[in-house]
Amino acid sequence: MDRLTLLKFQKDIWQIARQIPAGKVATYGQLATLVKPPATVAADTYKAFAARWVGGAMAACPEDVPWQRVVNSQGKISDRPGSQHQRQLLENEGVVFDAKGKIDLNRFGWKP
DNA sequence: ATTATGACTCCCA
DNA sequence: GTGGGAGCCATAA
Repeated sequence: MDRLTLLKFQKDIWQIARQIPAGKVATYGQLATLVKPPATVAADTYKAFAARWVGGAMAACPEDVPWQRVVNSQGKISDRPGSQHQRQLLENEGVVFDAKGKIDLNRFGWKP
């Protein structure tokens, strides 16, 4: 996976992420299935690691990407510095967290 | 060149 | 439903 391919991959991720409406969330794995896997990556490899690459893309995303609407497969916000802010942003958009800090993906999950 | 680490997911206890 | 380990890529040190 060369630098250029990775860059294009990130760009695809961001494009998808920008389509998530306010008040809805998508998972890393979901974004991974929506974008076109790079031809240089084997299918099983992609399946196993795409989510991490999505995470990397989120870490480097531009200002106009709603990164806060991307959560992990359990519907929880990934534990990291700033996650508190992320939760607040989502609550402002109407997303509801349960007592365990989890989002009901059946209600708030984004369906493209 | 080698090592450690990660905004994850799957599978099995 | 929760918790811990494996998976095996890319990046930073």
